[in-house]
Amino acid sequence: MRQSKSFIPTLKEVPNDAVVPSHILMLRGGYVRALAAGIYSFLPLGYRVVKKVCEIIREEMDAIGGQEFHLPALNPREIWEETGRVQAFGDTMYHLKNRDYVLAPTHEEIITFHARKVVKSYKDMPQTWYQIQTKFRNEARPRSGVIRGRQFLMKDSYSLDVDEEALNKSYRLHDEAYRKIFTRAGLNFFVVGASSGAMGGSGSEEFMVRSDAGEDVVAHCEGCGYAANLEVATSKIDPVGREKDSREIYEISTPNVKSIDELCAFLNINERQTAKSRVYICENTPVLILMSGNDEVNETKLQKALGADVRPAHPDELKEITGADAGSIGPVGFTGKIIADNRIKESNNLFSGANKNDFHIGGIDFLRDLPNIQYADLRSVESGEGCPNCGKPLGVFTAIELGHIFKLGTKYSASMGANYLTEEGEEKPIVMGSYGIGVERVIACSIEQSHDEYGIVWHKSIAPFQVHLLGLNMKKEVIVEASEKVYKQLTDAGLEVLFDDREDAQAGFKFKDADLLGMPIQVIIGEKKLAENKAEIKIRKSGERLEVPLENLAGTVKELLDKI
RNA sequence: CGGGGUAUAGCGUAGCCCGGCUAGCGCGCCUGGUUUGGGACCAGGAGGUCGCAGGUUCGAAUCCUGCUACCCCGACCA
Repeated sequence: MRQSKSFIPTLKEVPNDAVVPSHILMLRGGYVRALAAGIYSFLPLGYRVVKKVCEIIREEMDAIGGQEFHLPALNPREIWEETGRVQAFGDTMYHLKNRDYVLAPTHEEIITFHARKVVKSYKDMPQTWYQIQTKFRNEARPRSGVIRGRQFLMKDSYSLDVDEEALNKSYRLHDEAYRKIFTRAGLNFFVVGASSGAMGGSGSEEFMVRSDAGEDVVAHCEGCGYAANLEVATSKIDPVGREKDSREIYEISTPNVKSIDELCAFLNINERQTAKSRVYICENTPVLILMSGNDEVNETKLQKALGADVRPAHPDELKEITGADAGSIGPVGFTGKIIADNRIKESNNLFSGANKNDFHIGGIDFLRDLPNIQYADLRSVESGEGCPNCGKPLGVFTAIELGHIFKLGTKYSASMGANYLTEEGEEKPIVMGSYGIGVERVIACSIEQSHDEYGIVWHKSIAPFQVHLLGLNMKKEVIVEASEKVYKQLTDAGLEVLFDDREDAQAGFKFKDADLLGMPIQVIIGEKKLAENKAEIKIRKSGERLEVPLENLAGTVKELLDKI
């Protein structure tokens, strides 16, 4: 494609409202433009990337027997009423004003609608149906460019099976296909086994990419691949344990000592010798939580331990419940429920608040002094702690969810009456799975993972073009002639080439644009090298430069492409 | 939805506190010329309802009120 005739509006400066690298670079490179918050147009170059990603997805989905559909985005609301999801989605679902339609945020209902009409026998299964299509969600807060939009492209597939065992097979096939897809796209991803969540069903995995632009916090082990959402992640840490002799309880005057750090400094003790108290309200009843030192309470874990929602107590409630303000609260004398983190299970000689402002208590023995105490895993894993599987240090960081696979079970088939007849003539609901990939996220993650201060560094599999051919001075006849020849040679060899044939752009300008746009290979035709019948090749990723004879340039480029 | 921020030419911005503007600058754009290996130079030129609507004032980009849009943090997230 000739750049002189292409619409590639690159930007030298960073647009005011972009902050994450992928967003900045997509805008600067002329890949996308915003239409409104969370709504983006893909420009020609960007759409080429979209098509590349979709093609990889298609190939791998087809390879596991997937059949591509094209389903409507406009759906009658009543179909969504059948599963109660109009209410479940709430404000996230778009409703039309002048007809009783909704814009589909996903397609379980539509798939189930078709399945119940035609999939009537065990002989009709298994089926894997997929589509790559725009989804609409009225996100409360779109952000990070294309990463969280109100309208986005999603590949979603649905498996239809006769029973759990068959579902497991479909699920495994998707798991493998997803790994292939993300690997082919050049992504450095990892897989988090998640709880099934609001989708229902019995199992799910999330495919994640590490990124500062991510919205999920995960703990990940490079060593063995262990990965878990921070909400459920665990680690190997040393318990505080017990000292040989328990001291007596004693009260200490600790004026103006509020935090654990201040307490440690005041008493010249280690934070592991302290028990931090936090008060939560659970079903209108106060619960005292004890953590070791500065360990943070993980509210998700706490809710799981209590089996109900919690909220931190307000400051005025603290005083009423404990008789003290935050900073002086402790378990001794507390009459309500007490739960301590496993790290300080059955410990002794600990310091904590005295439930009296400006006083703390020392010598607390959980076994002796707190007969009704319970224990649970309540702390959030921190970076560097041991992996629960292999003991190597865990990394805790944010990540972007690229894909999610679910075992749905019969949630939708049962509520919508999508039943089939078994070999024995028994009527049963179809057992379903649901598998999604965020197409734009694949692109954004790729950029998040692969860029430098100059621009994007595309992985060859999803780059809009494999080669960026730069004719440096297109006012010189020799350069024009030579670069036209090279353009022909490369395209004839089946390479995808973006040819910077612009007459009015200077060399430096073209170099900057090429680095920004990020094609894996740059072929540079300049006067000096041309005198020796050579072109220069720059590998975008490494910055490496090679001088290559014009004859069989295409062959050399192909070899290089194979290597990177 | 709560908190914070921003809105001036296609992009990036100055001016706003302390009203006096005929709104300044860089990039980009147009014309002509020079240049040509890392976002060139010279000369000339076009381009603005200062987000919108009210108000205060002799006078508003600037002060006040309301609204809208966008960004960030949080809540939420099949």
